[in-house]
Amino acid sequence: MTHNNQDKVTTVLETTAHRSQQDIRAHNQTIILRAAEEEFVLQSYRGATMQGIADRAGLPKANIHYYFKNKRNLYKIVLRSIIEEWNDGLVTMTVDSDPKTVIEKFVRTKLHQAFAHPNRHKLFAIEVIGGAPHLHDFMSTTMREWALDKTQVMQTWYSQGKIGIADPLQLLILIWATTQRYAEFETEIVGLLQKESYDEQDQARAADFLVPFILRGCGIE
Amino acid sequence: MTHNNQDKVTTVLETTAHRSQQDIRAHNQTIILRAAEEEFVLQSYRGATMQGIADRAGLPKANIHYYFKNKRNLYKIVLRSIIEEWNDGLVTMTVDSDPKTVIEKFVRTKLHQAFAHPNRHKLFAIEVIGGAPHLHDFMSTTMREWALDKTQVMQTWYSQGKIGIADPLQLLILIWATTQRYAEFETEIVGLLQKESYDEQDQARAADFLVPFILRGCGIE
DNA sequence: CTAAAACCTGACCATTTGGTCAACTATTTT
DNA sequence: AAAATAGTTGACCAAATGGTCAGGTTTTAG
Repeated sequence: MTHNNQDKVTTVLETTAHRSQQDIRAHNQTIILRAAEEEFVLQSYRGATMQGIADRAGLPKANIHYYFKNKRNLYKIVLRSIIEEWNDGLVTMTVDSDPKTVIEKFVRTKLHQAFAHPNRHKLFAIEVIGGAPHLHDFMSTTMREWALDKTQVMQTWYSQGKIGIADPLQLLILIWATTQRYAEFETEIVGLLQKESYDEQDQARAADFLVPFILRGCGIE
Repeated sequence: MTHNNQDKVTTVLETTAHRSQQDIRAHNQTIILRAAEEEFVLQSYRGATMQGIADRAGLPKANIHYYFKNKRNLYKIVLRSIIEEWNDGLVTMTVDSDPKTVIEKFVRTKLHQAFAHPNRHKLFAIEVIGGAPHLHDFMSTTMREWALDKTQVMQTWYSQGKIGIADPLQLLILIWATTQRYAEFETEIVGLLQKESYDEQDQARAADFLVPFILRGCGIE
């Protein structure tokens, strides 16, 4: 890509004669982070260049360094913002919850996140595939505890005869795999659907297939 | 990683006084390709360095260039070798096949491939996630035709009441997602299992869960 | 045994790229 | 209004890296 200052990101703020420094900071950090997310997904860490991010953000390269010390730091901050959203909107499940309701809600939420933020899922996937060098902490603490908690609940459901799954971790892996897939493999799936990109129906189509399929697989209904 | 010639890959061939040039070629190309596969997975295209590949192969960098013109070429050859194996051992399915048998065999084969060649699956995944810049051809021809053929067969099964899946493409996506996941997210899954790496039981554990789950999901049995 | 062909590799080069900095402008504070 | 603080940016640099090549050694062909 050639250095191009023509496609500067413009917002309402830019029309104002004076912008408060707070606004400037918030605005620039936002567009830089968005640009970085894209660049990192498309080129992955080493392939992404600060110049490329700068071009996407419509700012000079030195300005990126002004807001985010260096490349590693910028990458870490992008990753952190992804992780922080990790639990957003996820159901709380206890031994007393209704398995059918909880599983359906869980699948739908995950699917919604996948279609809403494909880039974040792609970046997360690339990290894990490459050995999760920046996510070891998160994976061995937060995530492990979360998974352990959930599998214990499902184990109880199983011993109470509420679901037909004896190995809940496998179920968790399956749900993650099937929902996140629509984000990660967007290119492939969109190609198979003979489209340019997803439309609104595609998320519904996936949900209409996945929810009953998984419930049946769990021996519910 | 520091340049290190200590961990040269040694084989029986190396003890022989004279090695035929054919052997040398075959041997070096093999270890270079294996090294490249690893390096490309771990660092992805731009992050992988020729020096890094050379170190992994235990050869001087210039030797890599002697066998494979340049980095792009080496990458393409690695990708091609992955694609060529794509159909290996996959079932033939026709409208007359027994759905249960075919689906079970398909899942087991895919699972076997995933556990046998995780790096190849990871590399393929990274390509697709990054927009499949080197795979457009393959995806829009070979793969699309393959998928179309399979979904048509399954569509017939559905209209004959043999399976309960009205949207076969979604099923295909699900089977790919769930089987390949064990390769792609090896790091995450191994971590959740509290292990260093997969053992023999893990593939069986996945199969024992997946096969009945998917058959149930398809309304078979 | 000798010439040709294939293989090997240290040294070198051009380009890319992360990062710095000094000089400048705009905003905020006193 | 002027001092201080914050934001902006072109120019520059050192390190990393893909790629080349000449001169070497080993294997093969005649």
